[in-house]
Amino acid sequence: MVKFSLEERKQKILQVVIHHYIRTAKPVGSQTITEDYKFGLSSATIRNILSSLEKDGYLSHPHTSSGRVPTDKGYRFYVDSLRQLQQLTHEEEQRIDHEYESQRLELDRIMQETSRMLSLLSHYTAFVLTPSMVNDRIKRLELIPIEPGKILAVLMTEAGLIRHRMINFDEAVSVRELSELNRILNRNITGLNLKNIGLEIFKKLKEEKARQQKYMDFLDALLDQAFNLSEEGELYVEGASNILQLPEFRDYDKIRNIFKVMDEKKMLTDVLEQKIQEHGVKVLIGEENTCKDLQECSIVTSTYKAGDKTLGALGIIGPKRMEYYKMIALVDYFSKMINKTL
Amino acid sequence: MVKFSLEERKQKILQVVIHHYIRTAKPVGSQTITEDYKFGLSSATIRNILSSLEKDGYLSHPHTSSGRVPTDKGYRFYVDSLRQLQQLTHEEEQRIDHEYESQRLELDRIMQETSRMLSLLSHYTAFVLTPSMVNDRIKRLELIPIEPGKILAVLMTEAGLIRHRMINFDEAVSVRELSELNRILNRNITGLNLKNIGLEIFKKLKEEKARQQKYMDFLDALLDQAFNLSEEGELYVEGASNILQLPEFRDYDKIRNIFKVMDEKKMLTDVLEQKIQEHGVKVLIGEENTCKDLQECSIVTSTYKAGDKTLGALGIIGPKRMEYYKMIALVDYFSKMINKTL
DNA sequence: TATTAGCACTCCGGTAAAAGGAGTGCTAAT
DNA sequence: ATTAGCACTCCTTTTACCGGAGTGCTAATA
Repeated sequence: MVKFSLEERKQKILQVVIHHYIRTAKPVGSQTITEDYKFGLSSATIRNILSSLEKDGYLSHPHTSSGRVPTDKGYRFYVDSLRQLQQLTHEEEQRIDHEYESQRLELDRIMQETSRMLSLLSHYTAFVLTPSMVNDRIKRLELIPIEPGKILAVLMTEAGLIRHRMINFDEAVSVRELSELNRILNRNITGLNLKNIGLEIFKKLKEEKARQQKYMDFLDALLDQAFNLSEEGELYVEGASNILQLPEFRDYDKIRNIFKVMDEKKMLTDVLEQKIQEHGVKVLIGEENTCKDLQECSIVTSTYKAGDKTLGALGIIGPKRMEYYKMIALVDYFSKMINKTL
Repeated sequence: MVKFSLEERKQKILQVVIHHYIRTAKPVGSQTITEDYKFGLSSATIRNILSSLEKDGYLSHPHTSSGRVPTDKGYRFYVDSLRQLQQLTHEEEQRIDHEYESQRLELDRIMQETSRMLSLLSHYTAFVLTPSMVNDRIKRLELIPIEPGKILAVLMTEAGLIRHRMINFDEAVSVRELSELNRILNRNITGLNLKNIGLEIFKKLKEEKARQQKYMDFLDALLDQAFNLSEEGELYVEGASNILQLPEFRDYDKIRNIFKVMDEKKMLTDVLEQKIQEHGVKVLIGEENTCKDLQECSIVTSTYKAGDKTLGALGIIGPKRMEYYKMIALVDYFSKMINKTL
């Protein structure tokens, strides 16, 4: 019993230390705690507790005579203990709602807009990973004649992604022929998965009457030029410069590596795709993420889905001492908004 | 005659100083020049010349006892005198050529790809400003029924820009009606400027028979939802982190401002749009550009056009001590490639 | 037994002084 | 016109020193 209440006090103090550090970015000493927070304990007692917390791995020392700094484990405890009290201000929610209302539902633009808003409200770096077409199904394909030999193919997936590609096809195809082919195609390929679209199309068309050579040639061109999308989903990054303002990133070398990652979106995409199955907001603190260059940072991320299928991810990257409760709420709200719009 | 040959020597030395500074990023002293370059002059003589060049405003002194650093005026001289000897290596040209060959002509993607390549080859920050639709003309509009109440509008301009928007329209419109409307529209609006498209459409349709109320309502929705593009042309920025590597940007405060500009693309767009009329490669050194935060940098930029109309701009941002001759060649080559593809 | 006061000790950060060095500008000689 | 020589400047680096914040330990206290 006695032991337990001690433990509770220890936790309280740990929270206070981290809370303070998050605000000030300066190591927290025992005196600060006795002065700023009313524990009714002397600084000596606090010191004992701090040193005990350090032994347990929640805090650390930059050097012998400086205050305490949270470790990743410390942050982890902090985040887990604060999971419940998430909330945005009404004002913030309204601002987000309004932004989404004024949008037409066109996926790419929504993604872009989301990353912008997220960075604006978080004051950190925001990212949105768009769905990859490869795992999506065709909803509709439209072939639009532009001029002789040039046809615009517009493809829409069930998730709402839209892509267009220009196709060069030297043989003359009349408008009439094209629209017939268009009809035949849509009758057959709607609902097909985009992954092995090539094989599927030809299999389907076997039964169709329209296996004329010309059509087949055109189909070849179409597949070759329009459907060879190796797209793994694009990554929008916004507000990279935000983290430049933070005192912990005054260090040149840290910054350099972080910005490199932001630039080469590949790495970031990888980190996110690892977490894409899990749903709900996920917090990655320091070394919990696999990208070396981002281990000075924390990532708050969530996914969005249409129906039951996860489509993509979004979130923010900030310092380890971020206002987790707020960021979690923010990311959560955005992910829900996207879900609703889809 | 004597005076003239003196001048020439002075110029040679100025070039050498700048050349050296560009490579090393360190102030250049008189001794360095006598050692590294064979002028057959003593360091004292060089000193006299340097001090004269300083009086003329081409060089400056960070402090009394340090070597010389080029001023903006110095760079300007350097750039102007090197205008002629621009060339890329054959290998580089091939690399670019190959990249463009493998592209289908779809404008947005070309732009994105261009900025990526440009940053890769320059090792600086690259940007591409896409054409603004507002000054473009309609080539074709296609209305694609997706599901009841939802229609996808695909718009292509004469320059080759393609945009799509989803339109919500509650009243039922049959596929047949839609395709008729589509035909009527294309007959009337092809070639219209996108600026005042609203007025134009209604003027044109006065003469058409199809002024049924339903069509007019739909047109309203179309104009409201699809054509209210305030787009000023998008800006792709790539390789912002490249300039982090450079020694002159080790300074925290400089970096911060520069990255802010890269993030808020608005400012950058403004700088570019000022120069968009002029054609050919343009070099902006230091304070020659109007954006305060970029006055530690130089910008090499060019435009691209289809036919006789300038569509957009592209270029790179780097340190003032950049390898101008190479960058000019690079930007020039890319701009020509885009011109060719359009 | 838990808490606290007291004190020695550590180490950072800032400031000052000193040493070293690169480069200039001037003068006088060639 | 060019150059050798030299004094001078000012940056940069190193070293030394001091004050302060904070710890950890010990002994006293409730």
